[in-house]
Amino acid sequence: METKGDASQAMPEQDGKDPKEQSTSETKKEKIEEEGNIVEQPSHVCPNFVSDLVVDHASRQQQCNTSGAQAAPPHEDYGEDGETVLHGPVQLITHHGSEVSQLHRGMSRRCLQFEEAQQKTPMDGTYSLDSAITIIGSISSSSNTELEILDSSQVELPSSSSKKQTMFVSKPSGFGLHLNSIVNTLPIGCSASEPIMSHHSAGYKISCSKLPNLVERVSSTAGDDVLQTKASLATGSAISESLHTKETLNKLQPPEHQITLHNNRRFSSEHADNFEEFNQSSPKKKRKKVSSTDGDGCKRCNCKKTRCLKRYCDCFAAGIYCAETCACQGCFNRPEYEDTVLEARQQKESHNPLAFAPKIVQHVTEFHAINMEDAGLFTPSSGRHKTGCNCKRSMCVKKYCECYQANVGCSNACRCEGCKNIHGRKEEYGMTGEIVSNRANEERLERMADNKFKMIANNKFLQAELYDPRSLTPPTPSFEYSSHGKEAAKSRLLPGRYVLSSEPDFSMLPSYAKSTSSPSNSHGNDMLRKTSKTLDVVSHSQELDYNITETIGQFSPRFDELADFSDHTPLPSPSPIIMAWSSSKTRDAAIVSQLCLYPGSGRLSSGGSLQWRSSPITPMTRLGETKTQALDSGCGLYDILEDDTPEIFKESPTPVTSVKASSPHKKRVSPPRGHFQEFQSSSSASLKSGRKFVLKSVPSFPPLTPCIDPKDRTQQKY
DNA sequence: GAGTTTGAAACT
DNA sequence: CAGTTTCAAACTC
Repeated sequence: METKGDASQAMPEQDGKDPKEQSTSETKKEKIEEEGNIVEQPSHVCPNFVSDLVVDHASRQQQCNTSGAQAAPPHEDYGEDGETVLHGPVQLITHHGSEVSQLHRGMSRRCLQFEEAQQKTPMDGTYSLDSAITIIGSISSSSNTELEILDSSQVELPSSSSKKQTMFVSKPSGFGLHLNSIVNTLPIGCSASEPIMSHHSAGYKISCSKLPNLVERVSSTAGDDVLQTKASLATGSAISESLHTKETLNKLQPPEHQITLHNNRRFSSEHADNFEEFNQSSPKKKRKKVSSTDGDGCKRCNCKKTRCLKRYCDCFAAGIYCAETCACQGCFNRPEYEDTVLEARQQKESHNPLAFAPKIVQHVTEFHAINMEDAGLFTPSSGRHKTGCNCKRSMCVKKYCECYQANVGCSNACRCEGCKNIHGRKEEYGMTGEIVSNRANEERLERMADNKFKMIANNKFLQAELYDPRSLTPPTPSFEYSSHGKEAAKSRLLPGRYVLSSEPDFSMLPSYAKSTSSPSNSHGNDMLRKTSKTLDVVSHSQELDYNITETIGQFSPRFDELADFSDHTPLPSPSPIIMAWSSSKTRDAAIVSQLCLYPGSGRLSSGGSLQWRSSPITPMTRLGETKTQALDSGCGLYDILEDDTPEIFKESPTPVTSVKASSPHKKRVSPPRGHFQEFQSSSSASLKSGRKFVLKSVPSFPPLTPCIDPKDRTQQKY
């Protein structure tokens, strides 16, 4: 309480301070008043506060070790039920092991719970992701990749945990990153081998988070946040789906996507922070270190006037609670003031639904990026700042620039002047966009895709798989696809892999096969294993996703559809689909087993965390399995697809164009949407397929990707 | 460590 | 929606 005392003191001050933030201040007051009540539960937090801080750090560290995302679950528990909290940890333990409980503590404290988001998320497996959709929509605008990310994240979540995790995962996966998260991400102990954002994300995920997805890497930080939030439920779910979850997942997802992403980022950052905190006692020191060592990813705020209840505060913006390391004054961004924080957050969101949405989104362009990178043309980061920067004097070469800070290039969304962003100049970005803009090509691609889809559609197994929760393959695709968000990361990581495209699928399969353990997959698994061995863990996972997407695109339109959901729609449809799918997966013991069984792949680097992550990954594996199955069963299809793809390439514009299609511009471009609304997904699938092809290096569908259609998908409601 | 610069966030 | 102010991080000395 004493610590609270500080907070409480701060609160009154805050109230006085922020007449502007009356609402927030009011909320704070309420919180304060409530604190008595709240304190009781959270009180454990408060008491812990001092001690907890240490604990948190430790927990965080542990989390980091295990996985950033994992940490989130505890929050969930924390948010809703004390019991749940316990459960979350327990489950976590089951997966990861001992440290979970500790993590929970830390998580709970730091992580903000985003009740709204969670609540919003519909329980239904159906995916009433309205909120999520909205979020996605916004995100989608930024890039399909986000969708993918979301999907992937969802997938992951389901596997590992139920509800919220999906959300978290999504964020992580999502390239949409909050700058804060980005900054924070690296550090954590996760070892973010890859310091950088989305690109690194993959690596990061591997080490820290389950998903190899690039997004995760970033998200990992976000995941942390998520964990904290009530959504923590989700997080908890993520950890242990078994708990409540499906329902919670649904609820959480929509809002969570946004939140989770941020949270994830934060989470990672938090971990980093925790480390720093441990290392550094004084906030300033920490802060300096943080600032100096962004790599740590542990940023800490130094807010003087905002009480850390405005987005000026990096912590708040990231959706995480301020830590001891913070040098903030009158901070209300603490677990004790959870309500206040939530209110403030809600206010911000009510004003700007995307206020906490990841600022950085990876774009399909990443594929591009991959190809481009191979060619040495593409900018390092496929990710782009959603709203762009507005730099006037920094030339986008200093951290003043959010794009630069996020290690992403500037885009058309930027209003910067004299852009010299080393990650990609605004001008450059525009060029790619133009290419993408070529709708005619897109239409062609779509047609081709449609034809392919039809052919594929003939193969019902895919559909059945898709809708059969148990059938790992069908759902997986979506997951994979979602994981694609990671693609960006993949792309970054995988140029070479990318080359592998034709076989890489198998590489993907291994993990997948492993997870599924389906006999059919067995040989595929072998191949996969072989390939996987060669691949880095992170990259491996990414590759899988990547490959999967490709395969899916080629194989079945349905997969594409799924992918489309994730990709296109920024949100809703994909996530919902993913959710349902994921949930089913998660439910499946197989998933767990997979996790347990296959943690080994690079991802698992960090043991327990790996498992946790692995769960999320599992979806991926399934996807791979599906692919493998598809391959096995539908070799013909696969072949056909491959054959087709070449055609597509021929017809399709240059890969670059495809990239463009996927690029953020895509959204704007709004390529021809799926001819079949029914198949919006299909159309999207086409797009996805496009991506997939792109991944393979085939640009064919890129036009489709624009897909955009996320909107349509949203309408579809899955 | 203090002060300045910068651009996002918040406000009007 | 545009302009202004506020804010805290990034940066410089």
